[in-house]
Amino acid sequence: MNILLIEDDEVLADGLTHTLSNSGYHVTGATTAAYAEHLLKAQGFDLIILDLGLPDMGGLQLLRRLRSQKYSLPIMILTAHDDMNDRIEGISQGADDYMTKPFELRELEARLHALIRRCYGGFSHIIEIGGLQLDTSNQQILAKGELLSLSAREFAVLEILMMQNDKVISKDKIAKHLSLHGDALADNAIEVYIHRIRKRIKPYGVGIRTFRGLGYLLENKVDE
Amino acid sequence: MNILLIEDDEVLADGLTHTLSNSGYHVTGATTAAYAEHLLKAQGFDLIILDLGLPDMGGLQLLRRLRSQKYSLPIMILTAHDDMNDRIEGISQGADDYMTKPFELRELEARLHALIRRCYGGFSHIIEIGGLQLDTSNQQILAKGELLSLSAREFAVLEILMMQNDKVISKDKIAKHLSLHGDALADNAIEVYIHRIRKRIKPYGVGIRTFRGLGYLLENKVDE
DNA sequence: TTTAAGTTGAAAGGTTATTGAAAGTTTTGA
DNA sequence: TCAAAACTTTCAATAACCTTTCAACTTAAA
Repeated sequence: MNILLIEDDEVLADGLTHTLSNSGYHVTGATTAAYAEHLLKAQGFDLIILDLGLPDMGGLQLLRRLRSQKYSLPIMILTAHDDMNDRIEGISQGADDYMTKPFELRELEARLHALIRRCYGGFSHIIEIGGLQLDTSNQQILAKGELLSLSAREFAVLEILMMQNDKVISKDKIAKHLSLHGDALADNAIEVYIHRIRKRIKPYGVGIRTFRGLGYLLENKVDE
Repeated sequence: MNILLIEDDEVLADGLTHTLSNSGYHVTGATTAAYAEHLLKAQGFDLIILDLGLPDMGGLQLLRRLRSQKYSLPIMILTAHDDMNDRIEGISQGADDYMTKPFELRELEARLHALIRRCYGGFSHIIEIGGLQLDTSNQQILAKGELLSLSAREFAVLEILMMQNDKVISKDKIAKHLSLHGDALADNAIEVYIHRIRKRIKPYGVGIRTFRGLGYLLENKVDE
């Protein structure tokens, strides 16, 4: 799970990054709206935490732009208490949530989990396909109850396939989800990971179907 | 879904292209009216986004020419706020829609979806014929709930037949829909694809009817 | 610090599905 | 009945994908 944290307060950013990393999320920080936008184009994120009180006031503009460019990923907004009044009403709609500063990290994390659940997992924080379970709050994949030990990259690939359930995921999307510095990954590398994951998940009745020229789809191979 | 974007502002064009590509559309850009017209002759588009404020003021002329010729495809018009007054009234009729700059991409996209729906589909983003469902937002075709695995070309042919529902589609149109670089495709190749698709969709109670000398029509074969 | 073990992705070769031309057959309508 | 149009099958070239191997790199252990 890749989180983009757009926050100029270094202390707060550090704390958040530390906390969320501990929960297994991968956090990328941006201190300005401009840089955040740059990152968004280059990489694949699953969630954004956006502080509206950026120095250049680009926060709100960025938010509007994000909303408009059907980046359909969930956005958690942070805002100072006295700025909040009329803004929030218009802002907090759809899948988003917001918190007013100061807040407790604990609560933020709980709300983040809820947000992720709503957007990706339906009811629960566990996304289940066949014998596999993606635990979105602990960032683990369980196979029949046992923890599946995957490398970081393998995990990331399987994760995006599980999160975007029932959708064909292109190699391009996978590459963006993996590459954390915009340096594209050759198609072949993706194929290698698909191959490795296939070997790993085969025993659990889950398979990856190829859509030639389009991408890959995770599917349950045993009838329920 | 092929969209022709006629826009000279590079930044705006980039943003639009990026957004729409993410939604699964295929966007081709043109910065002048003349080039746009050239593209229109060579390729098959399903929708045009036209900025009237082109530098040479060819936008309006192009629009008139499109109207007078029987390009019946929907046109989304972009116009600067102060240019809009008396012009738009005469312009926005039929299947078209327009937006005044500045606008939010999000709203534009929503309107685009609405336009596409109005012109090609019913209410939802799923166009349904017999047992087949074209999911325009995920670019997938479902047959009785199952994802139909078609090759890229087969998908494109079936897509245009489903989108132009209840209309006879000529081979020429299909060829243009496929070839995104003007290199024509022999009639026979189309026939081959029609043949392949017929075999694929037969089990789902959907057929392709031939109109000799005119083209093909997708139809539901089971009475409802 | 050194060693060991695991991870990563480029390279290369093998495999399979897709594509569209070719050519023969069938259908259609004048 | 005849020619044009459409249907169908076959097939070689190609593009996409799979698989294995290996060297560089990272991380963990000794």
